[in-house]
Amino acid sequence: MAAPSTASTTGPTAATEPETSAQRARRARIIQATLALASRGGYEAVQMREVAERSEVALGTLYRYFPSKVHLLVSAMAHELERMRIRLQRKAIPGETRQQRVSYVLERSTHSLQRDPNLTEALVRAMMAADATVAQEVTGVRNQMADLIIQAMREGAAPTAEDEAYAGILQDVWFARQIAWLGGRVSSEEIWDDIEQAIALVLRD
Amino acid sequence: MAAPSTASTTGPTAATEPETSAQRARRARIIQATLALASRGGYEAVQMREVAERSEVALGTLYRYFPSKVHLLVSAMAHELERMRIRLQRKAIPGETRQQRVSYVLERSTHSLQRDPNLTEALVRAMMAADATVAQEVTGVRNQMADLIIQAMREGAAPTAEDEAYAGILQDVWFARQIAWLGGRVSSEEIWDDIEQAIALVLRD
DNA sequence: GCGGATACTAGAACACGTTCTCATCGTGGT
DNA sequence: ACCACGATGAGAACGTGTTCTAGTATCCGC
Repeated sequence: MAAPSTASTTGPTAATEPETSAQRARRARIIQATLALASRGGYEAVQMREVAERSEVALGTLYRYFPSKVHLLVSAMAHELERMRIRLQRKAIPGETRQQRVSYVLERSTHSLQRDPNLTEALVRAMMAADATVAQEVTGVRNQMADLIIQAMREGAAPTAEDEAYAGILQDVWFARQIAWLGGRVSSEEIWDDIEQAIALVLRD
Repeated sequence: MAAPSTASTTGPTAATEPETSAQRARRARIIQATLALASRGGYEAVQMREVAERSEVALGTLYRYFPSKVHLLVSAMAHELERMRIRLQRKAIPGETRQQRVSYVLERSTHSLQRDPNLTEALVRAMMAADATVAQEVTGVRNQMADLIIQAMREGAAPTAEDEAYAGILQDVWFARQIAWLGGRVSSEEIWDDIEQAIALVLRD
């Protein structure tokens, strides 16, 4: 399990390509513009020309930093997850049992995302649209989510292989339910019921 | 807007707008062309102009029958699942336990699809890209898959609400693992291991 | 058979992701 | 200070999903 410390949100080549401060600033502006547009109108509102204009870089430069719209949005999701991880780490996870703690973490994360449905739609859609060229970024996001879940299950103790498998399955269900919601087939309340049911089922003793 | 766009293609929910035989033939040609192109080059090879040309209909007509590329591919998936259901129904599902029977059905289905990876990529990608306008078709596909699983669990007896929830979770994992495979993050062998693990976990007694 | 509605054809037109071209800028080595 | 070179800016160009237009064919009630 890779450390999610690669919060740089991108690094197509090397994780530590030396960047000038101007370059770090450009990257940050791009991510911010992306999040703003996604929040306003979802996946389709994140238009590459518009992102470039808002972040004050040329279109070609945008593509140098993020080789596709999907790379861009998956990187933005890594950025958001990192914020969420920091926020969750401020206080201990409440709950007596594994189920309760995992429920708490996933519910917090889910609700935090559902509060901005357009943003969620954009990020989840990108995760699902990712092909092999985005494997590295997608793996980063999945590792971040898995860390959240495993930490809730184990409270810091070393996770077993079984734990990691459980976290994977729960993540699969989580993403699939988001898709069902995007597809207009279930409401956001039903999503949560389904996820909680899956937690109870997977983590029953 | 009174087009035959119910995209019935097949299946129980066919509201069966009356179609002339020429129209049925057009619809069939379109689906066949779609499957052929998908099989040859996956999602990106299914180009609407090419589908129209091969099925000998005008582009506008193609869009009257299937209002988007995603509608088209999801309908094609319903068509393929229907074929699979008929094939599976020919003989009884082997296996002593629920797990064994569900494993059998999902393995058969998965392998049958993995034999044509390009086609699978096209169909799964479309399912994931579906938005609310395709909800009806997607629900049709999910119901077909759920029926397959529930039948394997119950061997014809009436399913309980719990059974349906289990089938939903297994389907979620199934689709999520296909996505992981499309994303180049796991091999097709690993997919199957993961799915079987989920079956064992969800259906343990 | 006739007339009006609906379906179909052929093709142009449009939108947005992506690629390409070329001029300019900034920087590190000499 | 200068040069070489990669990074950036500005914008044209291309491909494919989708929409639109105008003319033609087909069907259905009379």
